[in-house]
Amino acid sequence: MAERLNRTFFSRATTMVAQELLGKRLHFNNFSGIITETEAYCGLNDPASHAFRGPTPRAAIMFGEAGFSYVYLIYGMYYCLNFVTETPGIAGAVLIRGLQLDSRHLNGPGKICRHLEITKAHHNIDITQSKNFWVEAAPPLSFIATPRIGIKTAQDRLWRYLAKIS
DNA sequence: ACCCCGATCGTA
DNA sequence: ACGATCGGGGTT
Repeated sequence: MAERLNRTFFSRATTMVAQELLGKRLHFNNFSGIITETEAYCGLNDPASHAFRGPTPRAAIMFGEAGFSYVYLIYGMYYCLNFVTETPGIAGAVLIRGLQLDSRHLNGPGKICRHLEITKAHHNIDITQSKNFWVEAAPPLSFIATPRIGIKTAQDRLWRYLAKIS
């Protein structure tokens, strides 16, 4: 069985985890695909983050232990998948925005969750332990950094990462 | 209890 | 570029 990303991998700076998740294979139930696009969301000093206002009921998980899934509903109709980063007490999460399946490329967090059928039922799962939800280890890739999508603040922070196709 | 808006998507 | 769509987060 292939090596999986462990707690140590996720318990680091959010931007670094977001960068290094590129090129890794995400396994979820019967699906698997290569992560091609991510975004870093930090805590109290990131106005675009759900954790900006502190550990509210929704954002508390971002202050918790790394390596857990954070799934939330957006626009009343789409789910978005994140993985918690940093050490307990420090908020952080990486949004998964692009996934290359064998058959097709899923661009956009809503499309990924819709296709894989990821819902609130898959929130708060320890992906360093789960049998059907994990990420496979692989070497880092080179990447491009851009502003994050769909937010109005902090456009000066280049925290969206795209795997560079060479 | 309630108001408002969003880490989106599809079509134009 | 813009409208659909609506659950629930944050505040009252």
